[in-house]
Amino acid sequence: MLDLAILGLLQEREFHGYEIRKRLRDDLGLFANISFGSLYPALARLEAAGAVVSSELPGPGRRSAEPVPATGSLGGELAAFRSRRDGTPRGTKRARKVYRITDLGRKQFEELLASDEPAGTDDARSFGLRLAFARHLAPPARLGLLERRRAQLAGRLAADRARVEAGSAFDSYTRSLVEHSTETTEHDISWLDRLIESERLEQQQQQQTGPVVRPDDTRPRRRDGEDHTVKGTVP
Amino acid sequence: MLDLAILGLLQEREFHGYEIRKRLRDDLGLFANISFGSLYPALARLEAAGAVVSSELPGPGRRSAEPVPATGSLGGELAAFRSRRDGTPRGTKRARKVYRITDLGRKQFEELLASDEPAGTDDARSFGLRLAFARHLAPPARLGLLERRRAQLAGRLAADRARVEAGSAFDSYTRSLVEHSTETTEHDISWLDRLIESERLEQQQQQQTGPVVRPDDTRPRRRDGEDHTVKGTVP
DNA sequence: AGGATGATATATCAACTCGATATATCGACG
DNA sequence: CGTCGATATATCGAGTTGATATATCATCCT
Repeated sequence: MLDLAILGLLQEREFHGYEIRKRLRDDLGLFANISFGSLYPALARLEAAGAVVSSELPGPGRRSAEPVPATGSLGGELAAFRSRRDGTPRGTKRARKVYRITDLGRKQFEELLASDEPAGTDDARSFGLRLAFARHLAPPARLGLLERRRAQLAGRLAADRARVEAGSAFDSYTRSLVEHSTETTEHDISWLDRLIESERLEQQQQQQTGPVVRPDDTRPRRRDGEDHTVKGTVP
Repeated sequence: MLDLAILGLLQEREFHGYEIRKRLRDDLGLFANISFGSLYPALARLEAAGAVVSSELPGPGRRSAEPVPATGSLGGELAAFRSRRDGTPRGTKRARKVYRITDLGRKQFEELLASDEPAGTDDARSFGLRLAFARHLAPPARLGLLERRRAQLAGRLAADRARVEAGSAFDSYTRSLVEHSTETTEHDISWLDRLIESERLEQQQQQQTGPVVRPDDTRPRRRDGEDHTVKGTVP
């Protein structure tokens, strides 16, 4: 799961670990707080598998000028020694390891994105993650993703409603919880329906006006000018 | 987290492992699918800690003469043994281990329920679980639970909105995802507000009409006839 | 009758995630 | 001038997950 997120981010450009965490937390909101205890092992994993390569950056700060801060003698002897050795203008922070995706990594990303990895699981995060990277999917696979999720939610809604029906055994708190869950699922489904509809529309137009898209073409396509909008809050 | 769920269920009556899983999956819907790899270790943990005790039942199914005397005590065991002796066709399943909560377990349950265990985490499940057991909380603690959750969600909403604002860098899929997340958070907050309001109202009435409730009284109270309703969908 | 499937029931394992903690550097604030 | 908070990497224990193994019984299919 994390692998997919990391590879997806690295698709865009190079990142170092701390940055990846920030992006996942601040931009997407999924993975509210990824722990470093997951992130760094995941990066090591991916590097061992040849999906990414890392390179050490000693510390290229924004401040290009080097005021040569006289070696803070009290600090760690080892660190002082190392920084003196490599002669870099240690202007900034600590040394970072930046990770870059490889061709193999790109291939693995496509596979992860297409399959429903945490199989069968009704996991909102795994869907959200895939949707955030949906631009890297071929249009048919995109529709498939949306429809699989819709089916999942439909199943959940059925279960929710069954609970509401048989809910006479619940106290008012539990009842309210179950009812709220039902409403949320309904809201999710109507959102998905809008997504699916606009996706269908766009794909039809694409077929009529644009060139024919090979059904097995999974390479990312950049159509930056366009905007197959989905917005529009429910009235 | 699981410990709380298990102890809460066992509050009601005895259960065996498989049954606990079913209840958590079917009734509440939280913990969509608890794995046995979590459940059985958790039960072993709780038993080692003295929070529960287990007893082996060779296998009294529903098809036995006496439909499981819900005495919750040794009576069930004995009856099962007798029914096997007197030629009943051993009608039942595999031997089960039923778990019963102890006084110590009840104490641990109160503590777990009151504290916000997975501390600081914006975890919907841990809140849902506590709400499902809210009847075991003293009224002030109940309000505290709701208000802590409200504060969490308010923070989340702020983050969501910040993402929507700065969202020009997103493609339409990600944008739609973030917008939907915002709407969901808003919905959650308005639900919580209704819960809080009705809880406040009820507690005021309780103070005026009913007997004085000792603030440290955390024992479960059963007021089965009443209904401090929260229902009422948003117009 | 027999055979496959699926529900009931307990248990274990590798892989993964999380929260806490340790280490180190740097800017800012009082 | 020391402490706080942000940047940055790394590791550890504990807990969760999904898969798998074992076993018994019921039910459906042939």
